[in-house]
Amino acid sequence: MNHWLMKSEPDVYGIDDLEKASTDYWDGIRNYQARNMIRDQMKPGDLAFFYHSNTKEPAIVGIMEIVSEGYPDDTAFDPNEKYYDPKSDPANPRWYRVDVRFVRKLRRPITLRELKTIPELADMPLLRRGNRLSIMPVTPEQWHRILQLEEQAPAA
DNA sequence: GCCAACGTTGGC
DNA sequence: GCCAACGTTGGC
Repeated sequence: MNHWLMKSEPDVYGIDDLEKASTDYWDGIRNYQARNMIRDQMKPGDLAFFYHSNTKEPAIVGIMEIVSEGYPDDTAFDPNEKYYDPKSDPANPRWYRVDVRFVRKLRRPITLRELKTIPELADMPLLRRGNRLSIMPVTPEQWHRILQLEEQAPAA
């Protein structure tokens, strides 16, 4: 089983939206590296952290489960969609999405600020300068370390 | 709102 | 295939 971290802007789609929906599409991925992970590596049963980006206090806020294989993101074919891409051909789709299911919120948000203070997490792409991947793999060690943080009072 | 970093586009 | 211009991401 693989672990992931997936970013979303809470103003657009936050953990509360997923909780309400229970299961939803994770669509709008328009980056090749992220696309490849969705299409080739994500499997039902994988777990992912839900990360709030581009907000006052960026943080990991919850856990979700991947519940589908990657499959073509048909929002790319619809001119009325925000993420319409005229170059994605339905016969040879360029973009993919997965379905995700709400598992739970974390007891407390684990902020980016706090993550930066943990030496074992320094290798996470999330914490590396200039990295803008919206979906990234998380090692089992990193996953468990972050869940340990959840049990502790915030360090900072 | 600013701006660094980085991906994409398109002229040549 | 190079690379400048442009657009986007996302922390601050």
